[in-house]
Order: sequence, then C-alpha cells, then structure tokens
Amino acid sequence: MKSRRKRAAIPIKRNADLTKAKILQAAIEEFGERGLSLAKTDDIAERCGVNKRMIYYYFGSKAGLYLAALESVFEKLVVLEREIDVEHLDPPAAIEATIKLKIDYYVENPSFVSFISMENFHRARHLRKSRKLDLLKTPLTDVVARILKRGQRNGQFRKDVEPVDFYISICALCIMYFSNQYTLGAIFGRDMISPTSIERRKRTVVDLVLRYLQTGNVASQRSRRTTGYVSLVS
Amino acid sequence: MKSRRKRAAIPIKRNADLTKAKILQAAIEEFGERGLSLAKTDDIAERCGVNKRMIYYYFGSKAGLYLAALESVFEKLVVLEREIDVEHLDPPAAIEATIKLKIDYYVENPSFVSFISMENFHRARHLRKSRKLDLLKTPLTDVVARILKRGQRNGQFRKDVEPVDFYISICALCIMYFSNQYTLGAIFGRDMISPTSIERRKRTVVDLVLRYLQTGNVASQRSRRTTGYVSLVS
Amino acid sequence: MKSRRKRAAIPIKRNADLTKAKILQAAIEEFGERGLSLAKTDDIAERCGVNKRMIYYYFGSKAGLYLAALESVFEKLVVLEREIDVEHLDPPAAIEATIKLKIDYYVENPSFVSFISMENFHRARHLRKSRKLDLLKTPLTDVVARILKRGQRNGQFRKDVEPVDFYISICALCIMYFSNQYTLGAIFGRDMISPTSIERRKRTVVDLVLRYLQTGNVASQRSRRTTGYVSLVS
Amino acid sequence: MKSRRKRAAIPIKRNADLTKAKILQAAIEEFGERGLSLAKTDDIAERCGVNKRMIYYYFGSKAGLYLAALESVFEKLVVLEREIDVEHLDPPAAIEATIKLKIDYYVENPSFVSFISMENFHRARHLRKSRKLDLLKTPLTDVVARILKRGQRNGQFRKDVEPVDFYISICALCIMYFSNQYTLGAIFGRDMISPTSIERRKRTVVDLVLRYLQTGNVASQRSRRTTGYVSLVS
DNA sequence: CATGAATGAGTTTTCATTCAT
DNA sequence: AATGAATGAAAACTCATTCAT
Repeated sequence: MKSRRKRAAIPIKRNADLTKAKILQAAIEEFGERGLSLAKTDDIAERCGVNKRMIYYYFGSKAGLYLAALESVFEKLVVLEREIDVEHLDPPAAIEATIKLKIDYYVENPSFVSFISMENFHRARHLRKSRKLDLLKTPLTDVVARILKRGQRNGQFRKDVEPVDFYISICALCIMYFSNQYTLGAIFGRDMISPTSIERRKRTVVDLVLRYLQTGNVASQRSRRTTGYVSLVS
Repeated sequence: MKSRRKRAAIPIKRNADLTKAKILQAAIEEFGERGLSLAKTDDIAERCGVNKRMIYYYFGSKAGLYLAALESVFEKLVVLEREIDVEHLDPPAAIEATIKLKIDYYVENPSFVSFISMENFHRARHLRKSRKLDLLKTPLTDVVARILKRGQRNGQFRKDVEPVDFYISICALCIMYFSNQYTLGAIFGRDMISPTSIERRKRTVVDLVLRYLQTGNVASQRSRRTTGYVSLVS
Repeated sequence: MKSRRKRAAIPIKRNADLTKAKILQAAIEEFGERGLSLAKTDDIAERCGVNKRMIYYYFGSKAGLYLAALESVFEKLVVLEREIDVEHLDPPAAIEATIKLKIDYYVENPSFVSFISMENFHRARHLRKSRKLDLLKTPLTDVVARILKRGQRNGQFRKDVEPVDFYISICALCIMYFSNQYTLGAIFGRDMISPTSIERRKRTVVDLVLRYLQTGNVASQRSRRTTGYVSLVS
Repeated sequence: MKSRRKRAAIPIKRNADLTKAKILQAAIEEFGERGLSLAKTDDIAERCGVNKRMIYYYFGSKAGLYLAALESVFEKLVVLEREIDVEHLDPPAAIEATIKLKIDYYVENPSFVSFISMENFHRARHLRKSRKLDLLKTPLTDVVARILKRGQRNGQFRKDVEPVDFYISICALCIMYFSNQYTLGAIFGRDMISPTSIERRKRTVVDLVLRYLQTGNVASQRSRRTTGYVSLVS
C-alpha cells in the first residue's frame, strides 16, 4: 500500500509490507500453537526475526495482532469456498467438494482450527469485535445454502432440511475430527492425521451427509420419547 | 455445606475432605470458564472461600489441580453412559438414548466441553499423563460399539460401518454444537442453547445418525473424484 | 487492624501494617521528589526495603499507591489545622497562627507541596477520585472562615471579604513561595528556605493579610480602568 | 501555512524556519498540557504535522526542545512587562496595571503557568542551564522595583517594603490562582477561570497589594509570638 | 530537508509458589 | 489444618532515539 521504492535497486532492507506480513504469519503460527494467553510477543518477534517493537508499531497490541491473525485465517477459508463452482456442479458433487475442501483446509491450516477453539473459549469476544468478519459471515453459509436449494429443486435432496442446522452438521463432522484430534488420538491410540485416516474421514462424512439428504428414506424417528432414557433437558 | 463431623470422632478428616471437594469444584468451574492459563489460583481460592495455600497442600500445584479436575469431569460422563441399558433397548432407541444423554450432559456440564477443548489445545498433554483415564478409555466407545453390533446382527443396521469412525461422528455431531456455540452464535446471530435450539439439535443428530445406519440406502458415492474440485491432500 | 499476634514474643518479621506504612512513606517521598510519571515502583520498593510485589499487594497499582500517598499528606495537614484553637484566640492571632502553621507544614513536608503541584498538572484527576478527600474539603476552609466571621462580628475585620477568595489568597501567599522556590531561587539567587528567609516570609504574609482585614482603610481602587494598560480579558 | 517561498530565492530556508516554528509551538502546548515526562515526541510531531526526525534535526533532543519552549514562553512575558509605562503612570495605577497584565498573561498562556510548575518540579534544572534566561532575570523584578521606588519617594507607599519579597507576594497572589486552579476547583467546586471569577480575582489582588503599600496603617504585629501556636520552624 | 521503519533499554504488572506462624 | 504475607521470575508495553532512503 505504501512505501513504494523509487528505484527497485537495492535488495530491500526496510520493507513495511514484508515486515508486517512476516509478523502476521508468525503470529498465526504462535497463537495457533500456544493460544492467546500463552503466546509470547517475544517469541513471535523471534520467530520472524523482527524487532518486538514492530508488533506494536504495526498492530498496536498483542490483542490487535491476535485479531489480525484471526481475520486472516477466516478470510482465506472464505475465499477458497467461494471458488467452488456451485452453479455447474451436480448438487451431490458440490456437497462433496465442499466437505473435502473444508477438510483439506483444516489439514493444511491447523492454526485455523486452533483459532476456532480459542474464540469459543473467549466466548467469541474478538470475533464479535471484528469489522472484517462481519463481511465474511454471509458467504460462509451461503455456498452450502445455495447447493442445498438447487438439490431440493432438482428433487435430488429432501425438502425438510433447515440450511443453518444442516451447515452446522457439516462443519461439526469436518472440524471436530481436527479440533479434537489429540484427545481422540489419546483415547483411540491412533494417528488421526495420517493420509489414510484423513481419506477415510472424508468418505465417512460425505456418506453421512449425502444419505441424510437423500429423498425417500424410511422414517426412523418413531421411537422418540419411548426409550428408557429420559432427557434431562426440557 | 453439609456433612459437618457426623460423630465428632473424625472431625479433622471430614473437614479436610470437604475443603478438598470445594477446591475441586471451584477448579472445575474456573478452569472451565477461563482455561488453564487464564485461571488464577487466587480466584479459585476465593471462589470456594479456602486459603490459597490449601491448593498446594491438597493438589501440589496448579497443574495437579487441573489434572484432578479433568479426571473428575470425564469420570462423571463415563459413569452416566454406562447406565444406558444397551442390552434391552431396541438398537435405534439405544443410539437415540446415547445421543440425548451426551447432549444433555454437555448442556449441564459446560465445563466438560471446555476441558475437552483445552486438552486438545494442549495436545492432550495432561490427559495422557493421567492414570485414571486409562480406565475410562474403553468404556467410552464400548457402549456405542455394542449397540452397533447388536443392530448389525439384527439386520437393522448396515454392516459396513466402522465403530470408531462412527463413534467419532456421533461425538462430533453432539459436542461441536456446544464447543463452538459462541462462534456459531456470533456468526448466525442465534442463541444456541435455548431449550428449543437444543431440542432441534437433538432431532437433527438422531435423524442424521439413524439414516446413516439404515440398510438398503441408495449408494451416493459414485461421483467421488469426478467433481471439479481436486483434493489437496494425498 | 488485622494480624494480631497471639503472643508478642518474637521480633516481628511479618507485619502487614508496618510493611504498608513503610511503602506509603517511601511513596510520599519518591512521588514528591520525582512526580507520578518519573517515580519508579522499583525505587520505591528499594527505598523501603520491601519486595516490589507488595506495592501491588497492598495498593493495587502504582496509581493506587499515588492516591494513598496523596490522601495521606492532605489528611495530615487537615488534622493539624483543626488543632488551632479558633474559639479562644484573638482573631488576628488566630489568622497569624494559621499562616504560620501552613508555612511550617510546607517547610517540613515538601512532599505536600509537590503533590499539590502534581495534582494540578493532572487536572486534579486523582484528587477528584478520592473518597477520603471529599471528607477533608470542608475542614480545609472551615477554620479560616470561622476566624473571619468572629473577627467581623468583633468589628476587628472589615465586612466585605469573601471567605473563599480570602482563603485562596492566604494559601497563595503561603504556598507559592515553596512550590516555586527553585525558579525564585534561580532568578533571585537566594536560598529561599533558610530559617531567616522563612521567618521574613512569615512576617510579610501575616502583615499583608492583617492589613487587608483591617477596618477603616482608605479606598485605593478609584483608579480602576483608568490605567494606561487595557485588560485583555473580558 | 503562509510565507511559502516569497521569491523562489531562499525557499529552503523559509520552509525550515516554518517547520522549526511549528515544532516549537506544538512543544509549548504539549509540554504545557502533559509535562516533560508525559509529553511524547510522537505526539508533538503529529500535532504539528512534521516528521518526528525533525525534532532531532532542529533541537537535538527532547530535552533540547523543552528548553527552547521554556525560553520562549518566558521571553514573551518579559517583553510584555517592559511595555508598561512605569514612568508616566501614577504608582498605584502602575501596580494595578502590572497585576492585571500578569493575570491576563496567565489566562491566555496556560502553558507559561505549566512551565513554571514544571521547572519547580525539576528544581529549575533546565532554567539554570539556559543562557537566554540570564538576560531575562533582571527585567522581571525591575519593573515592580521601579514602581515601588517612585511610590515611596512620592510618599504614596510605605517605606519598609522589601522589593524582592514584595515582588514574590504579587506573583504568588497572581499565579497561584492559575497554577492551582484544578485543585482549587475540585475543592471549592467552582470554575476558576470564568471571566467573572477572573475579574474578582484581579480586584482582590489589587486591593490586597495596594492596602499593603498604604502609609499610615495601624500596626497589627504586636501579637506575634503570643498566640497559642508555637512555630515548629526555627 | 524530509520521512517511515527500526531499535533497545526500561517499567509496570502479573502470578504461581513458598514462608512463618 | 489453616492462613496472610512475601517472593522472584516473567511478560506486555512504552518511548526516545537512530537508520536508510
């Protein structure tokens, strides 16, 4: 944005954009690994070889840097999801593409998964403050909602599926595997992120979701309220 | 609160147990609300009206207290799940009961959900250290695995369902709604834990899971690898 | 207040009241010498041989300590002024006693003078926050107002003297000599606080003030607005 | 703002003078409002829209800038006081003019008042370093001393008034009202710098001072050392 | 002359843990 | 068993000053 060099002669020593980007990247990693409170500004600075002072120069505070990092990882996912060719793919194929894209993003961006967990721990305090993220809210569900509508008009998908609830289910099936990989790994003694495991996970999620959307399924809910277990909530 | 030296015989001991229990309860709440790094020993002590030194007396350190709290919330869930009458319920009803029990437990024990998230953030470092939790591992999946097997023998459930993968899906659908309630709430502008929302969630999860288990479904996986989207992983 | 020792046996090592008092005293000196922003908590701690952490333990923050110090020096002056025997002294003698008491207090408590200056620099931000100081406001002018009234009823003092304005004049004549001692010293090349200088100052102030209060003076204000100088204000 | 290279001949120089002047003005305001230690070079630069580096270019350091600002405000007052027509005004009118001029200057130059307070806080460290201020010392008292002498020769003023002590009293009565306006305002709950308050203040000071100078007053000092109060000093 | 980027030393504050009674 | 006081090691943040262009 600023700092245009008059003649791109000398190998850059002072480059605001670069410095800022380096800090941001280091922050995404550090916050993703340690969390907001345990991440150290010292470590972030050291990680990217930049003077610690620069964090305050460019981002104002540790919290400001955290917010920038949060926005950054969200933005990247939204941009990716928008690239899915919703209008031309067969709806089931579009659902499948979405699921795979999400899972791939989580695999490659473990920091994103961490940020989601962190924000929930902080009761979305930072997320709610973000102006940028306001702009990203709609696109997030939009893609899935549009696929769903096309499939329903086609007659490929059942009609009684609420988009938000459905979207949450997809997210749950995709992300929880990653956000909980360590407890799951500890309990089942498995490596959750080996390529094989990931591949199986994708298949299961796609299978689960597409079966759910299928028309003409036998009802299975007759038994509600007749189980021996009595719900404790309302 | 109660149990104040019943027979004057072992007064000190009983008081000690009470103090210890009060600290543990306060710790579950404090860690659940703030997380390991942001929870303060001062606050825990104040919350239960006990001198801070007692935390060290009974639990050795902040980390020791955290581990005790972690074990405590896990234990409670396992005990509850064991009470489901797997052998006598119709398998679909048993699945439904399990799902509802889990969701109810999460509703009433937000600390449990927090501990799960925390442990994942810490890469299950504490969980793996726990002796007690070794004993709790098997029971966790065991219940679902047994239900699944009975349903498959019955012919009610399809055969090609891998128990662990299936168990993870159930957990994902149940817990992610709670562990991510604040980001979801912020994005969708909804109150996720109103009784109505919870009730709908239960229905969706049961529906999703039971449809998945149904025999005789049309295959839906033909299209894999034919979407415009190419997986980035493996 | 707290920390009663059961048997006043051992020479006190741990004494909350003493520690707190030592910190307060050191703070009064340090703030008085260096000002709020230049005073270092490190130095305060070192000055009184107490662990720095104790400042936060007892006073919450550097600002909290500053406020406590501010309140302390004010309180001491008010207590002293209250001891003047307003009702039994001849009004002129009471005025004289007040002036001398103030000057003596400033001589012995240079920190008080500093705090007044500081607070003005901070636009009385801290003073206005203080609950304690609310209680000290009235007594401050009260003493002089009562003397004035008695003298006026006696016929010793003229009637057209507004108490607050008069009180401010006394304060100005007393305190400015000290609050500005260094610039005055630099300009006049004098030692302002030698006993001789102080003694002369007292005499001048008493003289100025008592002449002002005298009845039967020739008016001297006829010439207002007739000077060559035109006021720039209003 | 104006004076932008009048003849293209000496453009750089004029611009330099302007930049320097802008910095100086901003410094006077910033130091006056916040004090030496709380004033930030960043803020000064921003206030006048000049690059921070220029402060160092023109004034060497923050302290250098402070000294320049200090000298500047002193100089302005001295110039003004010199303009009073001591020789042709009636001595009481000249005293009155001086008082009003001082008060008006304080009203319009709150920074001057701040600098006086600051310098005292710093024990006149910077003032004493100044070469320029040596030249300003004499003129400051000179005006009042000359008025006093004329009045005494006239027989209008009493003889036993020491010029320096008298000058300090005038200054005290004039400046303390402003240098302490915030604490006074907080204590008396008044707006000290409303035109009405200022006007009354002027009258009080003139009254006090002229009565003090009057010949033929009744002595009022008989009672010294006979009050109940015993001086603590000397 | 002018500017944005960079630096390092210093300062307040936090907090788990231990001491002494 | 229980308690209030004390400690020291970190960590976020500030700011005057200098660099490189």
